Amino acid sequence: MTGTTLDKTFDPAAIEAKWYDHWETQGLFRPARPDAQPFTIVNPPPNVTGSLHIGHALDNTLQDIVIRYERLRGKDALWVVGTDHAGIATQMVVERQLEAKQDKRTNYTREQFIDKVWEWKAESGGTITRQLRRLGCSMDWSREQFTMDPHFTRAVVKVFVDLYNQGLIYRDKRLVNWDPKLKTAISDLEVETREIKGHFWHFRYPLADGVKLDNGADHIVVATTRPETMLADMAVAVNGDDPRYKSVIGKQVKLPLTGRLVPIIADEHADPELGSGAVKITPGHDFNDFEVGKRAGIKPAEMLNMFDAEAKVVQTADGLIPVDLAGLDRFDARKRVVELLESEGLLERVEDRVIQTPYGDRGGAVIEPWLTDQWYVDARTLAQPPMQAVRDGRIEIVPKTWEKTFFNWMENIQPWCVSRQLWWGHRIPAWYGPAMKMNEELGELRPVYIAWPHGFSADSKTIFVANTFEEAQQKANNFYSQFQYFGGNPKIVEKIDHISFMEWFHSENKEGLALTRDEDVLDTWFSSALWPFATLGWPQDSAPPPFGLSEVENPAHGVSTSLDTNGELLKRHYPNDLLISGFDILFFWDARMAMQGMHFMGEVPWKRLYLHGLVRAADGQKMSKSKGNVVDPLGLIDKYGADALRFFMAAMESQGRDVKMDEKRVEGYRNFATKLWNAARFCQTNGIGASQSVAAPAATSAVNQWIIGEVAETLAELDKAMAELRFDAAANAIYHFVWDRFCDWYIELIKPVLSGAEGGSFDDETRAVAGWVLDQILVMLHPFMPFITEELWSAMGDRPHELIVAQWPAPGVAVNREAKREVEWLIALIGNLRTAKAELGIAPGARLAAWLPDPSPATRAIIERNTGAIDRLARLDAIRFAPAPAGAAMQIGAGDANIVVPLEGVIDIAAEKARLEKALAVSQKEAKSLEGRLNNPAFVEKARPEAVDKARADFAAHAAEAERLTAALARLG
RNA sequence: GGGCGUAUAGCUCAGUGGUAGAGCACUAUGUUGACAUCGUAGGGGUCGCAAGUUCAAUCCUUGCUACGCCCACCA
Repeated sequence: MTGTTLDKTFDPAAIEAKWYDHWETQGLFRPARPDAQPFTIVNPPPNVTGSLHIGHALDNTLQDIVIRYERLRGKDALWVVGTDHAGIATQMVVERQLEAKQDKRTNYTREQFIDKVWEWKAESGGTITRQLRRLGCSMDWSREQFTMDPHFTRAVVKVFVDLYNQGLIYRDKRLVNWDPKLKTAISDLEVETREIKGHFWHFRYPLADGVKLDNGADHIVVATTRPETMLADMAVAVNGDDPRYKSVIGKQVKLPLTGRLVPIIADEHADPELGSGAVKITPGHDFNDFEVGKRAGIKPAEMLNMFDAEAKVVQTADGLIPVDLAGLDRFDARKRVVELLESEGLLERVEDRVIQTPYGDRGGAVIEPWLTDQWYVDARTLAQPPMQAVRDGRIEIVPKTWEKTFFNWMENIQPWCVSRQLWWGHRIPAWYGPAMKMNEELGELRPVYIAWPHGFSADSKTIFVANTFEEAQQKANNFYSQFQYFGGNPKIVEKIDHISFMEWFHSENKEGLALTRDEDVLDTWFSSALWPFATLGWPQDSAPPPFGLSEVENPAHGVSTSLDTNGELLKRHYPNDLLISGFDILFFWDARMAMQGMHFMGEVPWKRLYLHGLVRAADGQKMSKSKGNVVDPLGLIDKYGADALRFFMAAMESQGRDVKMDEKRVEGYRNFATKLWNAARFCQTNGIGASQSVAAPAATSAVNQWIIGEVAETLAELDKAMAELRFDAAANAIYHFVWDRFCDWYIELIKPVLSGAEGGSFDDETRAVAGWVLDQILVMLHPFMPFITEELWSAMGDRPHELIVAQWPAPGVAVNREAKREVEWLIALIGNLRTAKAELGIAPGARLAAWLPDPSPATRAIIERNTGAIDRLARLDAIRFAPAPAGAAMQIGAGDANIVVPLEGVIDIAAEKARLEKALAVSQKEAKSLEGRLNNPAFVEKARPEAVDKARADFAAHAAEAERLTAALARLG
C-alpha cells in the first residue's frame, strides 16, 4: 500500500489549492463522457464587479453538490459558468473610480469610457471566479462565458431583432420609472417601495369665471403628497357621483402660480371618501394621473412635462411656470411651491402622513415617473408558455409553495421596459431615419424633419431594427425607395443639419445612407435571460464574426471560449436539468429565462427550478454593508476550511426557510472533518487501505455485515434526499453515518479484531471491509466536502483515478437483519452498562465479572462470537453462563438477557435500587399507556392493523422489560 | 388590500396521525495506543393559543396571536 501518511490534524489550507488546481488542470470538472447521460446546470452569472458574498456561497455550494453527485453517478455533468456584465452596477463602479480621481464619465466619449470599463474588467473581473474556485466549485472553466462575449452579443441582438419582427418588442411613449441620479429608466422590478414620513398638503384651487360650488365656495380643495407637480397639473378630477362637485364638472379651475386653466373632470379614480374628494391630475408625473389623463382624452404627447432628466424643474410646453422656479431641484421646488401657495393663502392645512415612496434599487434615489419613449417587451405574451409549462409539470418548482408566487406575478405581468440610458451594456440594434408622413393636402409622402434627430419622439422617426448596420441600411434603402417623390423645404433641411438625407434620396445609386443608432443599451436581465442557451452556442445559424455590431465587439475583449459550431452542445444540454437560484431573482431572472427560453428554443430552459432562501445574520437580520453585519465567506474558509463552510450550507438548507448564519456550526463541521481525518488515520495505521472494488467485499463477521448494511441504508437515504433536493437530509445522513456508526461503533468494534484479540480469524476480511466502507464514505461525502475526501482518497493508497471522477456506491447487498440485530444487541449491552456504571459512580474503566444464567441460544452465540468487543468496550470479563454468586450486584439488560454484575463491596445497593426503580417506572408507564390503548375497543377496531400490531409488540416489550426489572429488584432484596 | 412563510429543548433548526430528535450550549467525568477540533454519561420540551375532525393531533381543518417576506396606483 502506498499513499501518504496523514498528519495528526486536518489542515484545510494545506490541501485545498493543491486539489483544486489538480482537478482544473486535469480537466476533471468535465471528463469526456460522450456516451453518458447528460446533466446540466447553468450557474447564475455573478456580476463581474462582484466578490463572493455569503449568498453566493450558499447558491454555489448547492449547485456544486448536485453537479458532483451527478458526475459521480457517471453522468456527463456540465456546470456552465460565467459572469454578467451587470450594466448599471458595473458602470457605477467605474464611475465611482473616476470620481475618486476628480474625474467623471462625461469627460470622455462613450467609446473611451467603455474602454475604461473593459480595462477595469480585465483587472478586477476575475475576483469572483477565483473565489468560486476557493469554495471548490467544479464548474467547466474551459467554457467560461461573459454576457458581453461576441457570441453572446450575437444572441442578444438576434433575440431583439426577432422579437421586434414578431411584434413582441416595441417602442412606446409612456410613463417610466426614471432614476434621476443614474439618469436612466428602470423596470418595475428595480423599484423598491419604502415607507417615508411625509405630508399631505391641502390646497385651494380657485374656480375660474366666478363659478362657485354648491356650498358657495369659490375654490376647490385638492390634497397632494407632491405639491411641486401642481406646476404641470392638467385637470382636477372628482367622482361623478359626488354631490359636492356634480355641478362644477366641466367647469374650469385657474391654477395658482401658473394661471393655467384646467378642466374639472369626472373620473372614478377620485375617491369621495379620501381627502376632499377632489384630486389634482398631473398626467406627466404620476402613474394614476397618466391613466386618468388618457381617459380624459389627453394624448401622451400632449402631457405636460416639468422635469429634466435630473428631476429639476424645466418650463412646460405652455410656458406657464414662473421663471424663478425653473432649475430648482424637485425637493426645493416642493418647498417653494408650498411657501408660495401659503403666502397666497391657498394652503388650507397640512397633515402628517406616511408615504409609499419609490426608490431605485441601485442608485437609491427617489424614482420619478417620467414621460419618455422606451423599448418594451410584450411580457404578457411571452409569459403564457412558461405558465403552461409549470401547470403541466414540464417545469417543477421546488419548493412547490413558490408556484403561487410565480403564477401571481406572471398573470399580472406588465410590459417590460428594457431600454436603459447607460453606456455599458448591449446597445440596442435599432437605427433611425427620417419619418415619412402623408401630407394630406398634397397627397404626398414627405419626410418629417421637425423633431429629428432630437429627443425620443417615436412618431418622428422611422425605426430600422436589424442585426447589423449594413442590414439596417438595406432595410432603410428598401423602405425609402418606395417613395417616388421627395420635396421638402431646403431651409428647414439645412437648419436641422440633415441635408445628407436629401442628397442620398436623390442620388442615383442610393449608397451610404446615414442612420443614427439608438443610444440606449438593454437591461442586463434581457441578456442574462438567454443564459441557458446562449452559453451553449446558440444561435448556431448566424454568421460568424466579425459583424461590426458595436463598440464592444472588440475581439480583445472576448473571453476565449470554445464554442461548438455544430449545435451538438446545445442539443445535448438544453433543456438544462436544474436551475438553482435564490428566490430574490425569481422574477428578475428565472421567469425571464423561462420566457425567452421557451420562445426561442421551444422548450423549457430547465426541468426543475430550485429556489433557496437568504443567508441571514446570526440575529436573523438581513446582512447588509450598512448594518455592518456582513459575514465574509472567504474569512470562514480561511478559518474553518471550504469543506466546513460547504457542509454548513448544505446541512442548514431545508426547503422554504432562510439560512441563519451560525459560526459555531461551521466550527462543528470543521470538527467533523477532523473526526473523519482521524478515522482515516486509524485505518491507515492498522493496515487498512484503498479498496479494490466498488462492490462490497464478502463479509462473514456480524460486525462487518452490519456496517455494509449500514452503508446501504445510508446510501438509500442519501439518494432519496438528493432526488428530492433535500440538502439538509442528505448532509445529515452522511454525517451521522460517519460519526455515529462508523467512528463510534464500527471502529471501536473492530479494534479487538485488528489487535488479534479475537483470534485473528477476521483480520483480512475486516481490513477489506473497513477499507471499502471508508471508500464509500469518501465517495458519498465528496459532493459535500470535496477537498478532504479527495485528499484522503489519495492518501489511503494507489488509485486508478481521482475521487472526483470515482463511482457512486453500489453495495449490491441487502441489509443483513441477523447481523444488525447482533450488533445492536452489543451496542445496547455496552450502552446500558456504561449508563449503569455512571449512575452508580463506578469508575468507567473498572473491569467487572458478569453472569448470565440460562441464556437463549442466540444470545449465547452472540456473546461467544464477540468476546473481544465485550471485553474491550464493556470491560467485562468473559460472561459466565451460570447463576451469579449471591450478593450485591447490578443488573444490565440487553435484549432478552439480564446480565448480573456482582459488585460486592463496591456498589451502593440503594443507588442501584433507585436506578432500577426509575427504569421500571418508565417501562411501566409506557406499558400502561399502551395497555390502555389496546383495551380501547375503538382503537383495535378502527386503527390501522399495523398500528395495532405495533402497539401489541411494544406493549409486550415494555411488559417484559418491567418484569425483568422487577426480578432484578427482587434479587437486590 | 392580496399572497406566502414561520412559531418544537437555553440558541439554531429537523421531524412524524400512534405522546418528540440533531448540532451547539449546559452538568458530571476522562478508562481502552485514530481523534481533547475528542471520548463517556446526563439534565432539559403541556411541539404559540383556542376550537374542531379522529379510536388517537405536535402533525389535518378553522379561528386567533406574534414575527418575517413578497406583490399592489389609494391622491
